Amino acid sequence: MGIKERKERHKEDLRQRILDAAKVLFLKEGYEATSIRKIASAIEFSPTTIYLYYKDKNDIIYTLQKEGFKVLRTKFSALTNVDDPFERLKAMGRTYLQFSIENREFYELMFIMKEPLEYLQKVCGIEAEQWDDGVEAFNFLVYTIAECQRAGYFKGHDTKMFSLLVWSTVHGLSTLNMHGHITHVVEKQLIELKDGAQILDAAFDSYIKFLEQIKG
Amino acid sequence: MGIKERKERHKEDLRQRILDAAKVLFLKEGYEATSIRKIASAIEFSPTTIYLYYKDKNDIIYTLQKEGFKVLRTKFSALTNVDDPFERLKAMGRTYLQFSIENREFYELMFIMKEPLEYLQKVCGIEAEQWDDGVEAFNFLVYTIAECQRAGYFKGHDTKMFSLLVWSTVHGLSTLNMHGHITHVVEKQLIELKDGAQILDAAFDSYIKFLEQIKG
DNA sequence: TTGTAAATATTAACAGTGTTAACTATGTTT
DNA sequence: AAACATAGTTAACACTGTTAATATTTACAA
Repeated sequence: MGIKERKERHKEDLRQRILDAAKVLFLKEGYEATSIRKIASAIEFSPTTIYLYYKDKNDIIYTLQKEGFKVLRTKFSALTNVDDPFERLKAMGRTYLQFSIENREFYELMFIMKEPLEYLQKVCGIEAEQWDDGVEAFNFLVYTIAECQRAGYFKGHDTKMFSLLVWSTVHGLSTLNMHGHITHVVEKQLIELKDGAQILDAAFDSYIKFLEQIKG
Repeated sequence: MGIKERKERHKEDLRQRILDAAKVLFLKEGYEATSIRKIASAIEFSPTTIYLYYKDKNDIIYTLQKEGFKVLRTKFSALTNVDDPFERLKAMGRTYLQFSIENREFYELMFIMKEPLEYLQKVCGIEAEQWDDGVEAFNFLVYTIAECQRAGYFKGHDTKMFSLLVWSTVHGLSTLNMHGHITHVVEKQLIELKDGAQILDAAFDSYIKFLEQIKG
C-alpha cells in the first residue's frame, strides 16, 4: 500500500530523504535504534534500497557526523566578531558545552563513537573532509589562545599544547556531564550545589576564573 | 561433545567462570562482540544457562564495571604513601592516564558506555556499590587537592569544584586520546610532535607545569 | 512504437543478536 | 518409590546488518 502510494510522488533526492529519516531516528533514539529497516520504513522503501545510496550503515552515520561538525563550526564562526580574545575564549567554551547538551547525539557521533571513525579509516584513509570542519574549529581555538597570550594570558605556555589542554577540559566536562557522572557526584553530596544544569555552568565559571588567573 | 565432557568436571563457581569468559571476550573484542552465545560457547554451556546466573547481558557488563572501579581504586590507594600532595596529584594523574591506556575497555565501561549505567538505574536505583569505589577515588582526589591548597597551591578555589575540573581535564585527555583525536591532531600537523604515545605525556607535563604555576 | 539495455527497487535469505517459554534430565527429600 | 526442586537444554521470537538473485521501471536506439 504505502509502497504504491509513494510511487507517484517525487523520487529524487532520495539520498537526502534517507539521510533525513536517519537523522530524525538517530537524534531521537540514538545509534543502535537507528536500524536500516526503520529508516526504510520511514521513507516507505525496501531496506535494501538504502544500500543503493549508501555503502552501509556507517556510511550514513558518517555523513551525519559531517553535518555535526558543520553545525559546530558554524556556531563557532559566529563568534569571530567577539574582539576581546579572552571573552571569545569564554564564549567558545560556553558554545561547546551548550552544543554538547543540545546536540547530545551529534556530539557522541563526533567525538566519542568509534563507528564513524572506523568507517573513515577504512574508506577514506586519513584525508577526510568532515574533519576539515573539526580542524578548523581547533585552529580557531589555537588562534584565540595565541591572541590571549598576546594580551598577557597563559604566558610561557606552548600555544598549541595549551589549546589541547583547554579542549581536554571542556571536552572532559561535556562527557562527564553527558554520561551522568557530574550529576552523580552532586547526588552523592560530594559537591554541594543546585541542580545538574547549573553545576556545569558553575564548573565552567570556576574554570574561567582559574584561567583568568594565569596572567604573566 | 563438549557438553558431555565437562559434565564430570566441577560445575561450581559457574557464575565466576561466566564472568571470566565474558571478561576475556570483552577485553579482547569489546562490548558488541561479547555475545551471550560466545560466552556460552567459551565455557561450553548452552546460551540460556547464563540467564540462570545473570539477569541479562548488562548484568554481566555491570559486574565487570565493578571490577574496573576496584582496579582503579587499588592503583590509587598505592599512592597514599606519597607524602607530598602535589607529587601525589601528579602520580594520580599519570596513573589515571595509564589506566585508560592499559585498560581501555574497562575505562569505556566505567566512564563512557551507557549500558551499565542504564542497568544500574533500572535495577539498583541510585544506591549502588560499585560506585563506592569511584566515589572513594574522587574523594581521594578532593583530599589531595585540599592538601595541595594547604601547601599553597590553587589558593582561593573551591576545593571540590577544582577537583572536578582536574578530573575533567585528565578524563578529557584520556578520552580524546582513546578515540584517536589527539593522534589525529598530531597527524594533521596541528601540533608538531613525536608519536602518539609521547604526546599524551607531553600534554600531561604541560598540564602539570600549568597547575604548578597556580600558587598563591 | 517497439526492443533492449541500464538503472532502480524488491523479495528471500544468511548469519548473527538478546531473550523467553517450554521441556528434560538430575539429584534430594519425603 | 513418589514428589519435588534444581540445572541445563532445545526451540522459538523478534530483531539486527548485509548480500544475491530477481523483478520492475526507465531511457534510449532502431
